[in-house]
Amino acid sequence: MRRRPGSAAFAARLEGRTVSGVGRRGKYLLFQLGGQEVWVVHLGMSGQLLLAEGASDAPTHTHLRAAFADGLELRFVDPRTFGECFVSRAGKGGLPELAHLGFEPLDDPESADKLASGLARTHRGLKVALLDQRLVAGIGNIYSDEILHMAGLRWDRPGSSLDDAQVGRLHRAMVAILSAAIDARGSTLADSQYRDLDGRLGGYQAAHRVYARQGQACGVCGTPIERIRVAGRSSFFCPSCQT
DNA sequence: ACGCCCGCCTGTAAGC
DNA sequence: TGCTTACAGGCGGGCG
Repeated sequence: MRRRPGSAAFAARLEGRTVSGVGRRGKYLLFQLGGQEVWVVHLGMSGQLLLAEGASDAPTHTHLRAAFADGLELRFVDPRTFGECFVSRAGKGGLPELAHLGFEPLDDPESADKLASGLARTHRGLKVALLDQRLVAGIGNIYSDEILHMAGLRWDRPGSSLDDAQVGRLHRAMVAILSAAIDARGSTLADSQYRDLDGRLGGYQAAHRVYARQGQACGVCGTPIERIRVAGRSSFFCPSCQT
């Protein structure tokens, strides 16, 4: 792994262990190893976790092959090497590497209150706020745009400028978009990089309302979708029905 | 503390 | 056809 080098030490912490459970926190995938130890995977921009027969050929850019006792093999494939794998031990506050993460948008029963209070104390734009993993964990460039469109809110609206009804709309849109995207098994873009564990393509890209749809008609009002750069990221929005 | 830019990498597509 | 440039689901560091 590029960011946390030391493959021998990493392998030694995995060898012989049993995965007793799997989980997720934000964009980090978690494999429970017992004894408070956790194998953590982040896919970055181009990472894949693929389950395959151990005897089969591994694709190029396979950085890790974890062989299981039943003959299957879990592979971490990542051409751009922006992803990472590491083993860490949870302390009282959980894993130290994940301590910066904000609330879980779907799992935290207080997510609506936490979104409201987080937005109330920032004048930053809504898109930057949604992308900030310290406020809310797990939202990236696609779903921030999708959420803001469903909520009818512009990317540059200061967080503190929202009234209660608008915060409520934003929270409901966040839950709805993320839930629908998960149900559709994620968004696979033109490069087909994103795959699930079995190598299948996601399906939510067909439902994208604005992402990569510049020039096409907004599904709500028919106005052409615009593309701009926000904080260095391509961003898509409807200039008419997002206010 | 925040906003902004850059670098980290490889692959692909578009432009000349 | 081939070379160059821009851009891509993320994140963290440095600077003003």
